[in-house]
Amino acid sequence: MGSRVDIGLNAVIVAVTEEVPRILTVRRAEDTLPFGPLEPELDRTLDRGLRRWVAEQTGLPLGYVEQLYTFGDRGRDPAEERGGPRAVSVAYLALVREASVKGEASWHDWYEFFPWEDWRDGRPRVLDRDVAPALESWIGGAPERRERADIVFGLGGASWDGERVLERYELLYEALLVPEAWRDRGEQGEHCLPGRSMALDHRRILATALGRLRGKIKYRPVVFELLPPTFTLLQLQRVVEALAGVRLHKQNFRRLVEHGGLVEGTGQDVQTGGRPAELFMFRREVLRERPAPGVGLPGMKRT
Amino acid sequence: MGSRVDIGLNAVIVAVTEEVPRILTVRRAEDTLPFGPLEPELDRTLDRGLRRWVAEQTGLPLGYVEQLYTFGDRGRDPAEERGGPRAVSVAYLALVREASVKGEASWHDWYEFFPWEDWRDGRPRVLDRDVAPALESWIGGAPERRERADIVFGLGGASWDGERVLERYELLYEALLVPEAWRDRGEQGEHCLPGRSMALDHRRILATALGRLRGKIKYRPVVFELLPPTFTLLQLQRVVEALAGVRLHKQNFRRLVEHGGLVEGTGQDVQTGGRPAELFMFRREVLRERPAPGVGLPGMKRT
DNA sequence: AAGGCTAATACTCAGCCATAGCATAACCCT
DNA sequence: AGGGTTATGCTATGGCTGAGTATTAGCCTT
Repeated sequence: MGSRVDIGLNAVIVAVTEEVPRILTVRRAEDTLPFGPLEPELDRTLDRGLRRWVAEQTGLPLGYVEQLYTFGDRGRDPAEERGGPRAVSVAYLALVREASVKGEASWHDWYEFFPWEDWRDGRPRVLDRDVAPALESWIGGAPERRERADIVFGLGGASWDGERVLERYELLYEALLVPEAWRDRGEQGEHCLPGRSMALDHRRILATALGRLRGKIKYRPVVFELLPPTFTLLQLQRVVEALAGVRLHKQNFRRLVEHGGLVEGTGQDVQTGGRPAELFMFRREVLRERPAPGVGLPGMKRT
Repeated sequence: MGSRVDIGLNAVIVAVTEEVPRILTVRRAEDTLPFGPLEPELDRTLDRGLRRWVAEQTGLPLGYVEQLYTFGDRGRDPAEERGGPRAVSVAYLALVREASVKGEASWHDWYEFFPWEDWRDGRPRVLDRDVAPALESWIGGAPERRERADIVFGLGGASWDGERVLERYELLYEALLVPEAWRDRGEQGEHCLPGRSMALDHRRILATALGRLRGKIKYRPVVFELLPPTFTLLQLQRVVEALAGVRLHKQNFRRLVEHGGLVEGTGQDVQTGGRPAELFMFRREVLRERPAPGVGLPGMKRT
């Protein structure tokens, strides 16, 4: 069969509290995603291995878990260059209701890592102030570079696609606009954009996770994994907005999820600061009724 | 870092000719997906490794390649049980324009492996004749089994979701309705459904690929990877239908792809058996204009 | 050469849904 | 009592979908 390599598991663990999407990181020399080995003797499946060491390291029991992508480029880990084995790692996305964690783990707003991804208060300043000019000089005069930049960053009349998180990060990496790009070349960083960097290729993994999650909420009811069993419609909306990075029209959102049969009222009310809101819960039956139940975002009519 | 395991690469190589979607298999004791090792010394990235040995083994140069999933359950390969190392394999989906292949490789209609997935001539016979009764006896009286069967096979009023190919195969595996399930338990198969089986977990990988591809054509213009540079609209429609496994309304399909800016006419005509058809080509600019250009399938309005 | 066959292309119409804005209800506070 | 805040209800509009009808342009058969 194949050749012997080192295989590891990475987890992007996401929670949303107070309208802030957060991810769990471990603080080493740099911010690091939780990482653990696959123990072939111990773990019958990859995701069981993941759950095992996440629980051991952070005390967090994972609920929803989904495989993201397998990263195996040479040079992911500088230890390889020094003669270590090839490091392949399988990255997972996990959704949890935020809880306290033990050890060196801590939660971080994931828009700290991707400031240009949060459009909830309108077009992020950093785009026109930093990203666009920096890209302009990367483009030089090359039309294929311009086209690519326009498409992934929605410049020059192209529209912004919230799911292209990874493409954006990879473009910035190629354009030497993130510290990781310089670090991987063994040089001092210059002209980097704002945004927290991470160890190894972990910010790339994080970008993969964000993009995937943004896509997924549209057609699978995964948001509910991040919410308590009962919630108000505004709470639900805020979580969706936090993930999608855009604001939604309240009345339409409400109609969409109710009319779509995604939730059902419990009859109970709760204080909110204004008129009391009804508490809702997820309707599992929707999985039977609709082929692709999701929350729906604007501009999603597909064409 | 992680522990030493064997890592391999699997390829689901898809082409569509004559309205038949085909995949490339290698004939060993059983039908097998093309498989090769990752050579850590040789291959800088996983997909380069894939391209290298696919070209070596079959003479086929791959164009579009996409990572599918990483399979790492214990017991995937019986060799493990005999003390071999844990076998993890990264599966890829590749789209090609069909060409002749060398070696022991050959093309097979992928609906031979999943007869219940082809709805182009209406609801497949095998569903009501074989699948439904067999599932009925698996269900026994368990309501959670009934719900799951209803959802994934669109029974009992639930609607059929073309993308749930993997869920369907996994259900059949659990219900001991495919030969692989018996083989993996070391027993003689009984009461299995029609449909060609494959070595190891390769039919599971194939199901993953089909489901993923069916999803992808809806929002990314990947179909064009399977078509010659110029094509008629009916050719395009036939390829989409072959993948999606359903028939589409011709006029609406035409309106969708033209009006959506996905293709542009070349001005040239070609003989077709009826009125000559115009040749079209893919419009790359659409990537700039629309966030999620895909061909669109019926019942896709999302809600 | 006429008529039939096939496939391509054009046009229409009803229904549904997404977007967006307006209006009202229920609770808090001062 | 009145203003602020949030929840919830309703409606107009435009666009797209799904389905059907009509017309055109070649080929083939008789």
